Amino acid sequence: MRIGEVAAKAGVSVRAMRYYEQQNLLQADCRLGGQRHYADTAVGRVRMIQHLYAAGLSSSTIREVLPCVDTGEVPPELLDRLTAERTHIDQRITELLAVRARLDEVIAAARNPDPECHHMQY
Amino acid sequence: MRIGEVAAKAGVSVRAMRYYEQQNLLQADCRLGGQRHYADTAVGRVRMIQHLYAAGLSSSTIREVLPCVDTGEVPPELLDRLTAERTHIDQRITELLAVRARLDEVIAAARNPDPECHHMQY
DNA sequence: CTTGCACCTGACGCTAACGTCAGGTTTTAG
DNA sequence: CTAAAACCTGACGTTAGCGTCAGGTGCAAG
Repeated sequence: MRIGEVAAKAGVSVRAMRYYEQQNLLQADCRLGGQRHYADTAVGRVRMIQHLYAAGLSSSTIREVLPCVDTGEVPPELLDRLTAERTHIDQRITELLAVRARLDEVIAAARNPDPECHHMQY
Repeated sequence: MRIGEVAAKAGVSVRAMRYYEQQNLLQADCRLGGQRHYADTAVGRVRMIQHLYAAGLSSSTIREVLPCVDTGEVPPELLDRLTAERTHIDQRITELLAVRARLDEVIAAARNPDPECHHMQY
């Protein structure tokens, strides 16, 4: 597969894939006439990269994490980093849940206008 | 209170507060000799703004949402927007949960090296 | 052969949420 | 009164994850 096909299947832009390569998150299997060629597994890998980005991880963090996800081998020095990242994600989840609850209150109030509503002080 | 005190109590920079004002998220109660003065409630408001930013909302979205949180009154046209935003947040939560679970697998594997481990294909 | 599409490598543009510096004013402490 | 803080208004810098354009190449079809 060439880059366009992989990009389409994974739902990203060609530009994004070249960017991932620059960031050392992804390598083409080979180059034929200057053009990148990929195995089928690349599609899944690109999707995984997207998920990690969506989770708020930076390129450099993803660069560290990906090999572990691939091989299952985790150098112990990375364990702390991963645990820290997990904690960070946990915090973001908690914040998101709080904001969602907030939004739900507002939405509920909008649907069911309550004249005696006692609004919270933030 | 002047800007520095509010910023310190809310845990943000002075620059950030001036930025919030530019974005119409926050107004000073008055100006004395060109300097901004705030009521105590400003601290909570700034924290709320931070939470919304942390939830991934943009300045313009926050600008729409904040008055509703304040007053509890929601113009019906905003309801769709809020619901959409809620859906979006839901998606991000789901993604974060997935990534966290992924991280947990890797961490568990690292702590408990399993020679017969069958790694998932992403 | 040539048309046309997909691909290539730079390289500059963009947005958001501030950081930071310059140059000047106001408030506060001694 | 005076010097140090704290504040003010621009305005330019920064970072990340791409978008997009320019100018040139490779591959399949007619």
